[in-house]
Order: sequence, then C-alpha cells, then structure tokens
Amino acid sequence: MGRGKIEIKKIENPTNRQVTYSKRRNGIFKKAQELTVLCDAKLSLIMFSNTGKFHEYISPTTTTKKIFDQYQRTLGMDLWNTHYERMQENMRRLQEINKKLRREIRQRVGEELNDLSMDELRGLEQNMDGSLAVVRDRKYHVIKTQTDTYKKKVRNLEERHGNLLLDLEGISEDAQYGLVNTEGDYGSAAAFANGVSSLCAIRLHLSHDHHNLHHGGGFASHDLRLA
Amino acid sequence: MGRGKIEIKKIENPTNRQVTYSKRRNGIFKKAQELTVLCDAKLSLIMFSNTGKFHEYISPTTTTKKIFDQYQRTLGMDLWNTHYERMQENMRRLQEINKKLRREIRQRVGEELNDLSMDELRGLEQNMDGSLAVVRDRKYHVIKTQTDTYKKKVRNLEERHGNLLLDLEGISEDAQYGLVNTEGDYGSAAAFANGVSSLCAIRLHLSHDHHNLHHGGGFASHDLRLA
DNA sequence: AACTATTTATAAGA
DNA sequence: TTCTTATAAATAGTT
Repeated sequence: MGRGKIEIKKIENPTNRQVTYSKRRNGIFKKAQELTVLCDAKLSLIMFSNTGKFHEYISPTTTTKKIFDQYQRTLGMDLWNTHYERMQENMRRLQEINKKLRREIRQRVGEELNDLSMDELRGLEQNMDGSLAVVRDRKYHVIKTQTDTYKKKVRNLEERHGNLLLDLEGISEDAQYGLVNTEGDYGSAAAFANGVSSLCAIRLHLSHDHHNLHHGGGFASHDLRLA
Repeated sequence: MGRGKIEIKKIENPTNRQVTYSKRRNGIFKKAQELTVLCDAKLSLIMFSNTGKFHEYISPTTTTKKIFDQYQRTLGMDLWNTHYERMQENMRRLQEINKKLRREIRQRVGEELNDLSMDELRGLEQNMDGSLAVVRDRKYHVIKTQTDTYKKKVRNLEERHGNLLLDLEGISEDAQYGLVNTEGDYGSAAAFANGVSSLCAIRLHLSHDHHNLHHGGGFASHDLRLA
C-alpha cells in the first residue's frame, strides 16, 4: 500500500528504516486501539526498535503488569522459572568444571596426591617431566633472544664509544689553537662508560641465571583462591 | 476499509464481534511480523479477547521473557530483576575464573608460554621442578608401601607353604599305615608355587618402573575441554 | 511533515 | 470458517 509494492525484508537505508518504523508503528498502535474498542479485547504491545527505542500500547482497561500476570497464568506460570532453573543448572556445571580444574592444578603443584593410583602418579610424573622440559626450552629460547639483543646493543654502543673517543682526539688537537671546554664531554664519556659496564653486568646476571635455575620457589603460583 | 465505513465502538453482535476480532487480530500479527523484518525491531503482542482467549506474537529474534526483562529495565521497574542480574554476574565471574584456571594449566602443560616474561618463565620452571619432586616422592612412597605389602604377603604365603610341606611329610609318614590319595594335594602345591612366582614377577615389574620413569608420555592429561 | 498513487486490509455478503 | 469483492485505510515514494 503505497506508491510501489515493497518486499518484506530488512530496509538497509537507516533513514528510510526509521521513517517506516515510525509510520508502521503508529499504524499498528492505531489498529490495536481499534481492536480494543471494537471487540472489547485487552492487548499489550511492546516494541523495541533496532536502535533500542521503546514504545508500547496497552489497552486502557488493563495494565502491562496485569497482562503479564495473566500471560503467566495462561501459560502455566513458567517462563521465569524455567529460565531461572536453567541458569542454576549452568552455574552448577561451571562450578563442577572449576573444581576439576583446581584439582588438576593442585595435583600439578604436588598437593592432593593421596587419592591417585600408582599408574596415575606415574602418568602425572611423566607428563610433568615432559612439560617441564618444554618450559625449560622456552626459557632458554627467551634467554638466548634477550642475550642476543643485549649483545647487539653493546656492540652498537662500543662502536659509538669508539667514535666518541676519535672525536675527542680531534678536539684535543684543535685545543692547540684555542681554548676549548672539554669538561662536559669528559663527564659524558665517563657516564657512558658506566652505562656500558652495567649492560655487561646484566649479561653476567643473565648467564648466571641460565646455569643455576633448578629448584627453589619464587613463582607466584597463580592464586587458586581466585574466587 | 471494507464495503462500508464503520464507527470505532464496541460491536454489539457477538458473532460479528468474534469475526472482526479474528480478522483484525490476524491483520495486526501480519503487520507486526512485517515490522519485525522491515525494521529489525523486536516486538511482543499479547491479546486476550473479551471471552478470555489468548493469542500472542513475538519477534523470532527474542523471547517474551527477554522483552519483559528489557521492558522492566527500561521503565526502571524491578520484580525479580535484581536477583536475575546478580546471577548473571556470578556466572560471568565463574567463567572468568575458569578461563584463568585453564590458562594456568595450559602453561603448566607447556602451552601458551609465549606471553610469559623471563621472570615468569623462571618462576614457573622452578615451581614445576619443585612440584615434580613432590610427585616423584609421593610415587616412591606409594611404591614402597605396595612393595612392603607384597613382601608381607609373600612372607605369609611362604610360611603357609612351609606348613603345607610339613603337613605333607606327616601324611607321607601316615601313608606307611594305609592308602592315601596324595594326587590332589600335590596338584594344589604346584599351583601354589606358581602363585608365589607371579607375585615375585610383580615385585620385579614394580622396581623396574621405579628406576625407569623419566620422560615419555602416557598421562591422560585431564581433558581441558571439560565444558 | 504533508501529499498521493498504490497497495493492503477488511466489512459485508455469500 | 472461508472466499469474494467493493471499499476504506495504510503507506512508499516523493516533495
């Protein structure tokens, strides 16, 4: 009913859609009102546009709450209860899974081993041994990467240091021809040297770790009392 | 719209009213359906005829309950909403915890290590190393307990075996004074000896395990797809 | 928001 | 109820 027939499918143009929504909403509300009067019926229409805007029609002889109550009475009181129970069931399931996960972690941390059979213990041990190897490998890899990075940095700094020394020599020669304040530069050079040695210290620290990593606590063992 | 214009007031003829109710109800539902599709809206229509008959339309993308929830939220009403939302919040929390637990397990299994820092890796490794030691200790303890049990059993059986032999001797001596069927008894003794040797085999098997448990898979790594 | 050519809904009749 | 059809009403596209 309009200048042209339209296909019943989502209107993609948002402006157009909004206009149509508004027109047709009024149309439906008008018809609802007419039906209420003509046939002495009670109706409740609730709409949310795709942008979330809310509109409703409710027959003047009743209220939305009454309609809802009657609705639930008619359909056997369900709705909320079903939903509620399904939610509780879900919750129970989640908690169960949670318990299992915690248990597995505790076993992997060396607690709650009492109810494991020999075979289970053996399996757990082998599995942990394998996993430990993987973690160790990963750590070595990270160490190596970091070390390489530092090496590169040091090389780079040493090179710049060398250049600086050369520059310095040049300035000393220039000093024969006039007065040059070299204090600041010498100070910088000293600080610079310090920087290099701290980097070396870091390298040492790292390789120390590298060869001395077995046993001893320290891992913050992600707190299991997460809840 | 029809053969004649009608006034919008209650139709007094019940048959007529019923017919009109039916026709117009379908009309409104059709329009509701069209609006749902055309404008991507969510609507809920609930009707009770003056005779109490119930009909409803609900957009396929939602449920009457959702509409009521949204209705209450929009109007700031609150029947059972507080409770409901608290439950959903709880659920979200549980799921979050679950995710963290799974992550911890995965790390302890040697997966998902990429986003761990050096320090974290080092901590994890040390922690796992310590835990592994605990598991190993526990395993040794179980092995020792089992072995002791078997030892006792064997001692016990050997003693009974000795007694049996003594009895046998007695019977042989008795045989000088009369005819005795010893076949069955000899058969039992042979079976008995077999039993002892299988127990010994078990003991050997266990100590073999004891000294050969490093590396190699087999632990059924509790399935993480628990949900 | 108003207009209007068309489509759609439906009142009355069968 | 359902179908038919003349007519009222709704509305798509346009201004």
